[in-house]
Amino acid sequence: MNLKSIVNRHLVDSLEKLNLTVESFDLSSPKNPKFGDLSTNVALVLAKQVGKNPMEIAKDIEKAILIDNSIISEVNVTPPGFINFKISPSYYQSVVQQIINKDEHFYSGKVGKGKTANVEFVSANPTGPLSVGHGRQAVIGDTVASILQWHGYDVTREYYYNDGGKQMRTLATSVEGRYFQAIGKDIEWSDEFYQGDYIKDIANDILKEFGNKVKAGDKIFRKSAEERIFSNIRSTLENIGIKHDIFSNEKNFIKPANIEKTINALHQKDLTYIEDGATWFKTTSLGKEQDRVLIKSSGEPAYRLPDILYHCDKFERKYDLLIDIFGADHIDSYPDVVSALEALGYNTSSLRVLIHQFVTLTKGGEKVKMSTRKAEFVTLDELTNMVGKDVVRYFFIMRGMNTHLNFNIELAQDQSDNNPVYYLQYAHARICNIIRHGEQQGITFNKDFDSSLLIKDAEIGLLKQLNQFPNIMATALESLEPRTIANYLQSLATSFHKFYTECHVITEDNELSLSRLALVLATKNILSKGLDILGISSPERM
RNA sequence: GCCCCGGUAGCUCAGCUGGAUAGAGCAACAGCCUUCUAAGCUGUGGGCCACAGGUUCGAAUCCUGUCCGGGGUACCA
Repeated sequence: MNLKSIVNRHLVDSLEKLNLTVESFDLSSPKNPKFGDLSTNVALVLAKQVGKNPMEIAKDIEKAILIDNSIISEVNVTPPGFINFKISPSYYQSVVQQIINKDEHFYSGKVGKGKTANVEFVSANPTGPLSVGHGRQAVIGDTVASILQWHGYDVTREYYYNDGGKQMRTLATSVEGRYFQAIGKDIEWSDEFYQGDYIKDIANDILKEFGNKVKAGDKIFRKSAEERIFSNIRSTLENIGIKHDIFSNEKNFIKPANIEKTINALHQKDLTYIEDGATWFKTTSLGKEQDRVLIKSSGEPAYRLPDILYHCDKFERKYDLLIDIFGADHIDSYPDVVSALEALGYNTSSLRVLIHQFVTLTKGGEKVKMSTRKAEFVTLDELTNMVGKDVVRYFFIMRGMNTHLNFNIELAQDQSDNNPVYYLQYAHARICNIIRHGEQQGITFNKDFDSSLLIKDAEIGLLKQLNQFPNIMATALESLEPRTIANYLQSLATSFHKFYTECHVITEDNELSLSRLALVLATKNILSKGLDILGISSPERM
């Protein structure tokens, strides 16, 4: 049971004694330590209801609270009517035992037990290497999935791609053009083609593998391009520790019968009409500015339709929770997809759409426009090679997903020495070093340590941070914002480094050494667990 | 035009489901290694939380408006 709910219970009990009822109030740790460890505004909230001075109410509640010395050591009231609780050190000291004894509370959540979740992310079509922009989505998606797993969800990481459209045809034509150039034919090269050198590489590979007799329009151009690019994408993702469980292709569910069924269903709700040969989705009747095309006059589905069908498919797979990670370019279209799904009778409350803002790249103070077709981008692989997986991952989640991430390329290269990720990893490496040092001195961990010896400020401070971990995970689940964890690990590392400077672990005092060793081990567990969720390694040495 | 995001220390940003004296890193300056890794720690300086109203006992946080910056906005996906 966590600290907050214990104190909360005491508080609610005393409110009952006083015949006071209140809908909601806040109980949280105040910024200023002089107000104790936990603080509540109940009295302030009640003041209006009861029509009394908040200070008086607070005093009444204070008197009514039963003090349980093993947990609450002191209660006091401060103006304008806050009730503050001081938690006794013995509670915090017990945290070490809980962590060392693998108390579940610190290692997993219950919310998702027995439930399934699907996280869809990246979902870039195989037209070129993944860019830095895709990288942000990849890391956010993977980390969100890990957060769900911590809470017990059975998570499927899914990658959706759609290779039926114009982009893929252009890709094939581009490869074909490069192929014929390579065998010396004079080909008219269009600006519309994909410009990157990887197109030439693919063409050269086709030349090597199939010789110079391949005819124009052969399926091999497109097939090779898709295969090679996809395997490249997979290895790019693998380089930053990401593996999808399912790659779903639109071909599996975009079948004429499916399309017809869906269009008919929407038509029955009077949500479609035909104009200029195209089938339109009447989004204006759902409050949007303009209607959107579902099927182009050419008969080809426009992108909203495959998205709708794909989501129907996911809903049919009966996940308890569906999460889509999209870039800001989807901000206009996803509400249409959701509306369509609702119109089709799906309960969209299990769907959460996370929109992240784009990464703006600057190079030499100039903005770099990112276009796959023009090959103007820094690839995710290039970035990973420059700064390493851990830094890439940390960089992408240390800022909130809905802020624009300004990525300065020079800085990223430069940063390798004073990057915040090293601060976290360094804390872990230091702990490992303490453990090694202890072993050399013949001091190793023993279950019979006495945690009541941990009384210095730096020790209690570290214990308080450790105690926060489950709360942080709960917050992360609610917000699905990986940054929450990154910020927490920063402050955990700060508490540890402070402890490290102020308290020697391996000392002549055997008892004390054992207690501190236990504290340090508990810190190691939580730190590496947190880093693990972020997909960042916990080095033993640095 | 419409939509989304942002405006907090010199720089990069935390804090934003309202709480008491607004935080961290970098940069500047001053200290700390004869005992577990100085990629660390301690201290100093630095702020009208863009602006103006509103709600509230209480606003960086919520609401409205204004200004500035970034991005999105096809019968491309």
